[in-house]
Amino acid sequence: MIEKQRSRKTMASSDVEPALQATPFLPPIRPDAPLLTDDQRMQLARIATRVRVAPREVIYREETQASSVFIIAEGVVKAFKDLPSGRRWVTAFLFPADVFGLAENGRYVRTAQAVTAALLYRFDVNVLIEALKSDGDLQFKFLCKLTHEVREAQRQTILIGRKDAIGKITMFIRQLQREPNGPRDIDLPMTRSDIASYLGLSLESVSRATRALERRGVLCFPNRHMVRIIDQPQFDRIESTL
Amino acid sequence: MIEKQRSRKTMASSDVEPALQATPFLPPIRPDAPLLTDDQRMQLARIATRVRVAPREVIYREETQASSVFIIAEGVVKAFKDLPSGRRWVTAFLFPADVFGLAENGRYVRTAQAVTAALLYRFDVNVLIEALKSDGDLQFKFLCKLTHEVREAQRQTILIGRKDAIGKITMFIRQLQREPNGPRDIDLPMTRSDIASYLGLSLESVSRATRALERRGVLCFPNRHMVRIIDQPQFDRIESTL
DNA sequence: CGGACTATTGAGACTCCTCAACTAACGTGG
DNA sequence: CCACGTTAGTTGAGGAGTCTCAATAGTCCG
Repeated sequence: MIEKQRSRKTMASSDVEPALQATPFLPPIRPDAPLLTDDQRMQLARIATRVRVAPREVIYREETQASSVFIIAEGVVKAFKDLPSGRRWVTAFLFPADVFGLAENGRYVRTAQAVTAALLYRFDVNVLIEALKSDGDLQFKFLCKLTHEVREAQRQTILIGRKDAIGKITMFIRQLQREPNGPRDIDLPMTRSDIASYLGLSLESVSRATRALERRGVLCFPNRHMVRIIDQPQFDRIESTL
Repeated sequence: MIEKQRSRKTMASSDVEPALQATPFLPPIRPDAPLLTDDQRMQLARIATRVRVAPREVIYREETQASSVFIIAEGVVKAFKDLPSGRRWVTAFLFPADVFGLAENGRYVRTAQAVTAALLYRFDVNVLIEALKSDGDLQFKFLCKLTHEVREAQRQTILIGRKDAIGKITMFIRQLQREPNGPRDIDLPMTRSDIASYLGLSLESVSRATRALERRGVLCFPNRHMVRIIDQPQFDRIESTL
């Protein structure tokens, strides 16, 4: 399963150079504009270190000194905080072309851990900043990426804000589907517990909600790490019924 | 009340030129570093239009063409979406030095409305972008501001994710307090309904929670738009008990 | 001083959470 | 290759908390 996924990701991103995707926050640029130029990819590749991580490998821990920023080339990473209560709060799942490792006051805010085997580009923060300052155009692409991140975070907030477990699950799956009419079959590389602590639900509620959707014939799970949408209209209805 | 607040805000920001505040995402810079230089303030002031808005005035509506970005000089603004169900989802309260109006695919995602009388700096998106591209240092400050926004958004997600109304309220008030040991007296320029739809609670739950905190002697409300923290230790305990 | 909006309080329904027992899948070593 | 142990996921019963609906009190503004 992981193998399959990795190969898919490899095809999607351009194999060697770092990728950055974001929709811009201004009208005149087309939706997929802020892709890096070849030159910029090369430049980033020069200052980056390629890092391979195994599933479950911790990339960095919260509270530790933050000296690197990462961009994902392949694989899936999760970011989480461990709360005093012992609970684990998953704040994000990160996919190829996502940036992570932005620190607060020089320290990482969350722990980053690989969900699947992953290939990362690692940047020294200071070197990256120099590169950004000297190439305004490149920096602008980071800016666009970050505005995109802001919106993503807000989308997640809407998701978390829903009270009904079934609605949360459908929104979550929709998020993984990426495009509005994406593939019917969707990978779920993370565990149910991960999903639960991402959605602010108990593991049991996730289980009950997924089974309910299955019973209703909205979707099915060929296996634990894959979901198939059977009845897209009903799925859409549930998702957008707030 | 509004008058009082306005004068306070006027003193806080530097009266004429746009302000931008954000903590940087790298170690070597001190926490309050990315304040604008005088030159940069001047430059921004040159390309900005000062706009005064009255309480309740709509600054822009969701779905409309997005041609401007705003920075707040004085006052409070809320951003919200109207959901199909007729519900109103308040996604953010915006304060002096906050940036808003970042669009998605050329359209505003939410409606922005003044909560109090406010003074805004309005930038034409294209002009602003030119300014950013030609001044890498200025752009970098925007970058820092946006990373800060991302973290804020994530903080809000945590807030929304809490299930207990009392915890949400305390976190919300803490957020308004800004600094960990900020003033005991805090303005609440927005209505209870606004708070409710920001926190993902019903108006009634907000009311019950605030009264409960009052009854416990944790805080009191000299009037509707002001809260005073009485028992800070207990307040902190409730806030951080997740 | 009235009218409209905002906020408080109560009663009952609903949903999710916790605890607990059970089943399924995985992978590790014999 | 199979058996076993561990982890992941499912299902049930009871309890906690918020939501809704409805009625009441308070506040602001003309």
